[in-house]
Amino acid sequence: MLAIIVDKEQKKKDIALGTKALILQDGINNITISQIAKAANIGKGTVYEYFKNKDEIVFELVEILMQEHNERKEKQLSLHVSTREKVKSFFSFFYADEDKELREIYKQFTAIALSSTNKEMIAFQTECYILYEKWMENIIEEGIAKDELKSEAKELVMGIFAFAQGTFIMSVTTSAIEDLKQKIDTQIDILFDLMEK
Amino acid sequence: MLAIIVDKEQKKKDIALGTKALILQDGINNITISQIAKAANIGKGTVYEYFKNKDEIVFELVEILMQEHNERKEKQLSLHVSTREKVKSFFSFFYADEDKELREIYKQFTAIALSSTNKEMIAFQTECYILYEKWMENIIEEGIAKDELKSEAKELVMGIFAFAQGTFIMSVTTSAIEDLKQKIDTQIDILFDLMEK
DNA sequence: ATCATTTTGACCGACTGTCGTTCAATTATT
DNA sequence: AATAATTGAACGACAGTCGGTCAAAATGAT
Repeated sequence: MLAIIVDKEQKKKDIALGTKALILQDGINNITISQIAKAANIGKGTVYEYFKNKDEIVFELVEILMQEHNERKEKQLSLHVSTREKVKSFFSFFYADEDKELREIYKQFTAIALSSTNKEMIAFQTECYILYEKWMENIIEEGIAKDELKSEAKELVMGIFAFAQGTFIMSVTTSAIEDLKQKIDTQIDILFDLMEK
Repeated sequence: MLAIIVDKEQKKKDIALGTKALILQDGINNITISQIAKAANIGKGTVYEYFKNKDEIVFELVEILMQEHNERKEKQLSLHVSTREKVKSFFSFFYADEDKELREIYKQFTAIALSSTNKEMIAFQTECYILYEKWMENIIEEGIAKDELKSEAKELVMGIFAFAQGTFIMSVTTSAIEDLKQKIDTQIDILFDLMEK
């Protein structure tokens, strides 16, 4: 019973990870199921034992990579002391080299999610937003508790997170943004100058 | 020489607008070229005289609707007096009923743009960002000139605009956000409380 | 001016190739 | 023997192509 279920989940992950390189290189829209099957060393039909369609593979992949990322990031955040540095670290996802792959996958996933009505995808997006908003909330509240920040700062959590989302979309849809790290840091610095006591 | 001379640009617009209802209702991914041709009262082959592929139709549509929107919005903005109200008016795109159709089309366009390498699409996105950032910049600078805002506010223009983008993405990809107008207004109010002298 | 001829662009839908998806047959596992 | 997993051949849908038709406009002859 359980053993089989675990195996299925694991195999699903294996297939997704097996096609990661291909998806990163060409984008899910530019590769075929046959290519995917070949990359994962399985038959074409087997793909459909584990995924309802192509898009689901990207979904699985983003879930895997996101989880890994979150674990890494959680540790990373705890290393910083000042609230400002924590926020900056939080935003490093948008430019850090180590997150390059996840950014590309997340970009492709966003494109899919925007034109899909899949309940689970929407639920996943919602979960992510809630998680990150919670993180941000904790960071800001800690700053307020340490008397670093004004109490109004707490209300800006949603705004700060929306800023993050928007920055991401802008950075991946245009070539207009150079030196993203610099720009993000400036925004955080100015905002903190306003929020700090 | 030329035989029948049709205004190609105009016809392109006519076709795009002729399929607007269909695209709004079912989404570009769920309709066929044949349906599009039928909706626009032309033959299937003719579609390809004006568009390279399906996605280009959404692109044309977003360009048309965006231009109309910008003209409307520019007038709207000039009606407001206070900087805060202007910013709020700027953001009303994300929840106003009159912009509902454009939001849906823009959502579909974003999905396309995220997985496309089409130069013109990227250029269009960039243009939009630049235009809106400029609007925001003018609003904020006016506020500073009127001595309503601290001078640091100017540096936050990019951040405010990124916030707008992110808010949009979050609102269209999840069901998590209720009462969007309320939430946006709160963010603006808190931020202005910090930015005002 | 009138008419015949030629040229050209607009338009079209049958056709083709591709590819996502299904399914009956086969192989592996318990 | 029964059940589960795997497979690739076959299917069907559809995007995009292409050869051909048509009517308007240009040209030219009378």
